[in-house]
Amino acid sequence: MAKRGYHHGNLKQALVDVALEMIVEKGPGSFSITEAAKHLGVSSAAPYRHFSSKEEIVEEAARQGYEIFADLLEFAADGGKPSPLSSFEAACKAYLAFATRNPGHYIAMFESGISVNASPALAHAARRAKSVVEQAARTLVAGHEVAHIPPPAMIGDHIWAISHGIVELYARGPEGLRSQFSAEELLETGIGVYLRGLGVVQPDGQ
Amino acid sequence: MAKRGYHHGNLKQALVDVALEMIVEKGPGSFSITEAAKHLGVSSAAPYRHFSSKEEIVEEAARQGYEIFADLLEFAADGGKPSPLSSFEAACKAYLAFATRNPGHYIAMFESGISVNASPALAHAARRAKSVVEQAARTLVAGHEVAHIPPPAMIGDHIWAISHGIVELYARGPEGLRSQFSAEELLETGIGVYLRGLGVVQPDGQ
DNA sequence: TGTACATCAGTGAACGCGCGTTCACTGATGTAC
DNA sequence: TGTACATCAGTGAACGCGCGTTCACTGATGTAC
Repeated sequence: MAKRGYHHGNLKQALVDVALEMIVEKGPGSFSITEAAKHLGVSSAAPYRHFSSKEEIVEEAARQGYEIFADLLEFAADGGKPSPLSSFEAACKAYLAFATRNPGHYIAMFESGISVNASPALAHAARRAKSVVEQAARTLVAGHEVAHIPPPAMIGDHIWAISHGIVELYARGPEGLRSQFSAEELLETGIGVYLRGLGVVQPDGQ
Repeated sequence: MAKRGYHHGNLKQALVDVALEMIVEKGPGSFSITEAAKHLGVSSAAPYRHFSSKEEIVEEAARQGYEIFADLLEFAADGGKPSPLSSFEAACKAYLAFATRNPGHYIAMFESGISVNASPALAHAARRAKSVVEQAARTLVAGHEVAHIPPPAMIGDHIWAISHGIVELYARGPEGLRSQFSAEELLETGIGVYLRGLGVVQPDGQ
């Protein structure tokens, strides 16, 4: 929000922000340009100065989400420091933390039905996030060349899937299906079992 | 579909079926009673003889989905036969198979935003599905009382999360994020690593 | 077997609503000279 | 520094549309006697 008056001054980002709020409150489908404009005290035609359709706003929200997400993952993984293992675990936790702290972005990215190929910028941001996880996996297994360890790209996919599944089912999903365990607990233990399975931590814990 | 004329004969189930189709084609939010009625050659008021709202139709679709899903899991797990391990692995594969073969049900269950507590019948069906997985986990670890194995309920949750994450991200999710590996490959290898981590299969494979 | 009647499962017209989007417009801003 | 003017970012009225839902109604069905 900036100066008000005839010119809003910051309408483009304000639309994205209000879209994020609405998406959290009432689901990805129920966001409407009409309501967003009303909420911002602006005519319903004004958004069309900045976006050519409703979808474009959600796509921009998703793009910003992937950028934040990738930054967060990079910060957490910290290039393999202090150790590849702790770096890897921090990246996993970052997934859950992101979903919790940025529910609007999370929904726009994963539950709104947008295609990640909708724009080059969106596709690029998504690939960047994915590559951070893959890189963390690569660093993790670098010292452990054992025959049955899957390729790093697959380990990255597994980690992403476990994290995503836990978030969807036990942090955000259908309530009655929720677990007796917290999402944090499930993620930490689940990743622990997986890492033992890879052979990068010892069977008797750490 | 049955006899036609003034009385449709089977409108209730026909509405659920057409809802499933529409949900697959155009997303969970875009299913409409008006369009469904038109598609079935019935007035738009007719559905209200069988359901009191749009949500109720989606809930019924989800309920039927959970019933089918639970049956499929039970059939796959087959009470621990021929071995606890093969039974467990079959249940995991059943998750992916269900999502692939019943996309409409899957979406109604997990992506439509309905609450699993919307009706007792729905909640019951969902709990039944969940308990099959948990039981398979229980049987699996029964002979392996090692200190760091998580409780069976948690193993069940992990398995569900891994399967769900793989389905959402790599079988159904945002296309550009898809993996170079197939969902089947990812699931099989991922579950394999997890099971090694539990210590129920040997580190050198089977 | 025939008939009266209750019940069930449809009709079709209508409602008000919010939606996305368009249009010709105008006020505000910033820049060239 | 002052002014003319291009450009930008809004307005507000209007559009057609499909939506969920309601209403009084009626045709079809099945059952008691």
